[in-house]
Amino acid sequence: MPASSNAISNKTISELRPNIVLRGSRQREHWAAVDERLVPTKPNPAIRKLERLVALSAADREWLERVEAEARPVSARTDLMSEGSDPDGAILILEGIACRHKHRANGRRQITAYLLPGDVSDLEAVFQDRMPQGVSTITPCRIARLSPRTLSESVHQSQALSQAARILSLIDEATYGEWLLNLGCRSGVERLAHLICELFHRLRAVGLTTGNSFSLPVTQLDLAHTLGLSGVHTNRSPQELRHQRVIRLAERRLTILDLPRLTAIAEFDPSYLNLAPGGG
Amino acid sequence: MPASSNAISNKTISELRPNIVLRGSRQREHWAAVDERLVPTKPNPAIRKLERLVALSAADREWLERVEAEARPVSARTDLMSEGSDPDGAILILEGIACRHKHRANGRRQITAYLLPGDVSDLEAVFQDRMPQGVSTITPCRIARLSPRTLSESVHQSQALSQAARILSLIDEATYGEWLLNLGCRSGVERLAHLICELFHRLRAVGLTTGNSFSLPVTQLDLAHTLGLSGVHTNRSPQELRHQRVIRLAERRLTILDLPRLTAIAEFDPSYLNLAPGGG
DNA sequence: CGAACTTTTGATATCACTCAAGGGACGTGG
DNA sequence: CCACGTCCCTTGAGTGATATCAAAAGTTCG
Repeated sequence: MPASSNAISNKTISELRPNIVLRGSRQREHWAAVDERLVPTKPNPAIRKLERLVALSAADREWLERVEAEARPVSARTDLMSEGSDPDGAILILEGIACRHKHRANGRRQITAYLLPGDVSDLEAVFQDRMPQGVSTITPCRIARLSPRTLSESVHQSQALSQAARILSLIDEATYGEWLLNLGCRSGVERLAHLICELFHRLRAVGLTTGNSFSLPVTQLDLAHTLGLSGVHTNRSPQELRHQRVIRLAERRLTILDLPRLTAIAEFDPSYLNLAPGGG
Repeated sequence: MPASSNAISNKTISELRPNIVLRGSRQREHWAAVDERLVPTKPNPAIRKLERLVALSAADREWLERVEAEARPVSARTDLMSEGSDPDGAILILEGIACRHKHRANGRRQITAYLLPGDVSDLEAVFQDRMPQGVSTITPCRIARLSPRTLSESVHQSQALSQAARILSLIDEATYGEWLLNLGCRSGVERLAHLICELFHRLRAVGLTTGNSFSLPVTQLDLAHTLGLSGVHTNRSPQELRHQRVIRLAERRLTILDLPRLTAIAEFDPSYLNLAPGGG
């Protein structure tokens, strides 16, 4: 089918300047409005998450609620911190999806972690003067900034909160290990399966799943930059899982049709996420 | 050249059972005896390392020396902690090289970090009950075990030491980020170049380099498991760097012939290692 | 309807893997 | 002392997975 060519690929633009706020945030505004919408209701997702790890005092809970009240909306594809800059506060995600990432000189980027509602990024790093990684939103988010002062005054004063911070950093470390294993040893399909499992368990822990399905408003290019694959190949991997009836992916919503199978493909063991108390 | 075949490849054995203590530690005993020998002399390498990060008190220094006195030798290819087990103490390396690693069900392994003299592994993780990663020696080592009790009594009581622990964990995190970028975005040669740069800077920081050369007593298979490449390919990558006169690798000793070139290939920026005060 | 972005598909190229074999270094045992 | 085994490094050849290039079709928004 020879055709008139007017569609010019400009993938390279987004590859070379992936985080400058210039891309269609308008288009993505609605993504967050699908289903659970990554918008947890009553319980602050951070409280929900931390309660699995430690016993929060009434004061801790109150503080977290105050923090939430001060959160502000941020549109999609916005830099919250850039690589190499001086940080101006840890980031608590209350709604939406963000990520940590690094860049190569040639513009290629690698996503090194996903930040979901209830996650905090760089609790300790804010005391340094140079962020080794950047943080950007993927979807529109609601976030709270925790200044170094706030952290020393509140988090470091509370037994439970500083204990939680230590555990969170261990979870981060364990997650990095899993991702390294993923990139170093697994095939494209296996990597994708593993990522889906991780996101599923983490989202479920903060009540953002419905049965075996959840909203997944990330582009294939985001996935590619996460899995260390090309964009095209990242298109073909899910297709294989779909044809095998393991997952369904439609309208930016992912449904796991065969969780045991998916878990087996990924060799996924959720224990590194420390979600035990409410894992089911 | 057709020849009588008696040499049978049994790589698979070492791939499938990589950490059970069965392999030629005899042969490797001498590796650690080359040149600087990964055997720092006067200043305890941990003291040396920590002094770059924080101001140690006399008591801190004394404690570190006492710890060193209790260190014991461990032969090559020995498990110090196994994946999934209950830890019985953080590990301080005083001589030799060890690594953290993870395994897949099919036996493939991924090295997730190198532990060099002066490094501590799992300072915080020992308070958990399940190690997400295993730790094994690569060469013969001298190590000290820090029990959870020791840690709460000494490290957590000292301002400087607990500050150092936080910084070390940040460095670990930054290093994981670099490795993810490595595996996700870089070619085989680039990955190797990056690893060499990292090891060079870290070893130099504890005085284990001579000019631009250092002892590198790891097998190509170790490197392969670090870089996410096959053993064969890991053989060809250094060759390329050698032919370009960037490095020299002989007798388990690596010499950097063209550091600027190597740094450029790797896009290496040592700032994530926090070695600034004595980087040169 | 057109612009921008994303997803999908096809065709080709290439990097890295696997299989296979030989060689060197070192230690072991007859 | 020499034959042999083991481990590691090296090389060659063929294959496969993934990247790259190119283009079209579907979405969403203006």
